[in-house]
Amino acid sequence: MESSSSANPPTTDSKTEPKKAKVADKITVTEVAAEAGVSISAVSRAFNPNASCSEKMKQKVFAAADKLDYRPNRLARGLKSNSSLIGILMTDFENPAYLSILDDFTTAIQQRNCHSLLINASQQMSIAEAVELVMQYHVDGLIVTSATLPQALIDACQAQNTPVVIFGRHSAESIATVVCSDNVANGRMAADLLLDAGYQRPAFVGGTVAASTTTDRQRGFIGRLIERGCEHWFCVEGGRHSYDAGFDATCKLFNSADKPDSIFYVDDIMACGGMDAIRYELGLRVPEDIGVIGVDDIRLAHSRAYSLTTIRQPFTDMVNTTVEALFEHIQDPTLEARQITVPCSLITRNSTRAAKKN
Amino acid sequence: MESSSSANPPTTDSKTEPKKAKVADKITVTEVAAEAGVSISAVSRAFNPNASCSEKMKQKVFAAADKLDYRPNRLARGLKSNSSLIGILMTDFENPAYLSILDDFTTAIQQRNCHSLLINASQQMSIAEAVELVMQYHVDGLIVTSATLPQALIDACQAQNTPVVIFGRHSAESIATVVCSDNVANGRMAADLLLDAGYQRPAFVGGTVAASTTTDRQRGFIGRLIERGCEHWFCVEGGRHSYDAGFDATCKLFNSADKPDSIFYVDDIMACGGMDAIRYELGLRVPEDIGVIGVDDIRLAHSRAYSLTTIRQPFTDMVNTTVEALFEHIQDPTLEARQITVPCSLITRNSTRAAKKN
DNA sequence: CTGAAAGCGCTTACAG
DNA sequence: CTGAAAGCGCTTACAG
Repeated sequence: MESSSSANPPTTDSKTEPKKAKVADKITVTEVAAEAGVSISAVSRAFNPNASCSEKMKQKVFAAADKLDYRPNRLARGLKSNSSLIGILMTDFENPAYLSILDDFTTAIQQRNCHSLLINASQQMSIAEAVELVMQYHVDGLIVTSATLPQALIDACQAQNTPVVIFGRHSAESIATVVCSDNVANGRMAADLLLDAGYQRPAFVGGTVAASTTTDRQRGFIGRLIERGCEHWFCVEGGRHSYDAGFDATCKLFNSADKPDSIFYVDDIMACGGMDAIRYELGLRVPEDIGVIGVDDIRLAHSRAYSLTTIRQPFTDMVNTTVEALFEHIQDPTLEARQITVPCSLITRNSTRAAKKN
Repeated sequence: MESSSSANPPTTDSKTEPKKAKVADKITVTEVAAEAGVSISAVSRAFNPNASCSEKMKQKVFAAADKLDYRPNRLARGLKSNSSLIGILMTDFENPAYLSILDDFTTAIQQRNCHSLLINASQQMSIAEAVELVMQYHVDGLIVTSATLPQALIDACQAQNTPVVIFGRHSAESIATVVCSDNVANGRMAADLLLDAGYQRPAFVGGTVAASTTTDRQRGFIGRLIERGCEHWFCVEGGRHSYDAGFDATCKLFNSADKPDSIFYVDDIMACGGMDAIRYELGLRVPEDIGVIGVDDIRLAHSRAYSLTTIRQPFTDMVNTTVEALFEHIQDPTLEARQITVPCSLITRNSTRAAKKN
């Protein structure tokens, strides 16, 4: 008998001696089940919203879990059910717009009790590697904010039934759900604003080559210029989406004898770089000599130093719509891909002349 | 015998009939092992760098894996070995510096074949919730870039032996490894520059209340002013790290009869907001009327619109050092916490007057 | 509603 | 170097 193994009567000393340093790690369902005096299945169910479990059982389990400081292991959970991980593929780390976009994305994802695996596809990492990654972690869904669409990635996801939603890009060839603004319309809006203000020799400055944002906005812009009888226009590509790219492209634009009198930049950060080139490098005035309009409405656009006329993309709404759509696809894998277009609005500030009365 | 089961002689037709749609999903070690004709242990070893496995075996396994388009499941792997997930805790989504910092972090982490779980602790999410998260995904390590140090999180990580490295903040109370610049020295540097240029009534504009960056830079700055006999100085706090916070704090500073003649901002984005307040709201000239200096050297600091004198933090180096240190801690859990201080350099641009000859 | 048992896809001592 | 087997921590039919 156990009680006879001790020659001395129990004292308080024997009770207060350290319990083998109480190795706190490795609290799993097993420990919680033991503590609560229930089965491990019951513990699992208590932590699973849509599993049948009595209130009384939950009480017992949670009490034990709290006492033991238990946290379910998401990795183990992900093995049978979903990982609660959402992949965010990003390439545009130079455009400050993406910092607030990322803020919005992570917030929306966390509100749904999921978490963000941020994949940087801007540098060394090839799309093929990104595919590996997303697949290996069995993300529940993928958000693509890449400037150029990684079709291989999207195909791979769909082959594995991983829903993907594309943010901010049009995609005719892809069968994934897309949330973006009508970039052709945005281009037309810019053309109208410049022409209405009396500018006569507009230029377009693009970003990433072959990105749909650049091609669509350019198409809308130039198309509308021609429609309204403006035959004298310019085009140049910055290649990237940064202040410096905008600055350099602008200098290039003014490098020939034939110069523009207004510029539509594919985004605000390039427009800021461009404005500085115009004002400080070329010594011209904005908006008197040169009118400037961008797209996005980043924080800097309403700074006093730039006060940039721009076409506002409602990023927070777009992000929420994107996340919403992604979770719908996760819930119902049979849902068909759709194209969600959000409306943009013109924000007139001081980088363009006021429209002429007609 | 199988061949007798068919009444008709085999034709090409029977060979080309669809193989039950070839359900491609669920390729696991088992399938690869079968295809390669080896054990599943062998497959596992082939994919594990530090496991003994012959070249010949690897060839066989990889051939089979390629054929089947197999990808190891990181979630399952994480159950026994490490998750290859690194948590990045971030709060500062208004300061553009953090976009390039994030670019650098994700790049460095991906180069080490790990991936980034981005945790947004800026809004609704309490530190307690962040703790849950990090623990639940069993991240191999955690990087904290939070303005104020979430001591509870750090304690929780250490209780579970999860290494954590703190980026950009000093921390006397914490026992975690820290990578930051010498913020007190930075404050002194700013004070010297302003005094040397002949400014006599310097002000300090802080950011997040109680953040070590603000308190340390302020301490160094004011301390040095006093040391050099400057008795007339000002202090104000912006509360956040944004253009608008800098703008508003500056207006407040000039709201009384007693006004400063130069301002040291806790970071560049606030300095930009401040410069615009000075130039466009208050109608004063920079640097003639008011000298301005910031910290960070963000992209905007060297724009022509701001041309901001600043104290450059070598972010890319700091990030790489942080990731390096984190992986050292992961490799060797017995490693002691250390404080790594990186040197900053003064970048003189046009927002301050040139130093007076003495 | 609850428990026993099998299984998720991998890794890792343990023998050979 | 290789294979059989146990185990990582959870979930989920299947009975009761």
